[in-house]
Amino acid sequence: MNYWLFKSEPDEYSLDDLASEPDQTGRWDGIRNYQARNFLRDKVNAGDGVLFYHSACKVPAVVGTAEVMRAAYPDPAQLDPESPYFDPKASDENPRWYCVDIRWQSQFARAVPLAEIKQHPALADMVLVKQGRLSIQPVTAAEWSLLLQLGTGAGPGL
DNA sequence: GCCAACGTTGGC
DNA sequence: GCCAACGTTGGC
Repeated sequence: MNYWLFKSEPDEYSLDDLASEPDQTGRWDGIRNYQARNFLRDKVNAGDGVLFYHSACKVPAVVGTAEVMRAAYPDPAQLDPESPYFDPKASDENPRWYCVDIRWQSQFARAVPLAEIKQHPALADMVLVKQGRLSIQPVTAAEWSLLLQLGTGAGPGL
């Protein structure tokens, strides 16, 4: 059982968008970065926990959680010429990109902003803090439970 | 909208 | 395989 942080721009796909999918389950596709792809393809398993993070918005923050329902399979968008995620170098036999299915699990009572995560001594080593641009990243069990705690409504100082 | 950090591309 | 040029991410 592993923990992850998935980034999404809420204008593109928010936690609410996931919640309104049929069965509250959506495909996490469009990942076109090799480091993120490798995590997805090799490490993300069904049952893993996901911190849902909103990026490129007014208050970047962890806003809730999701659960991985299906481990990696080839991202269909790479073969669709109409898709913005189309990749001419990918094929059925040799897919380059992968996606997973995740299901909405919870919305935090209080979103935990990046600014607060950066300030928190116990969260200073998060990949989110150290490597700003990675859209799929591992989270430790300790970071996971602390984030959940902060998200239940306890303030930063508590 | 700016810009720093980082990733990717392509010439050589 | 190096590296310059360019593109993208994402915080501020």
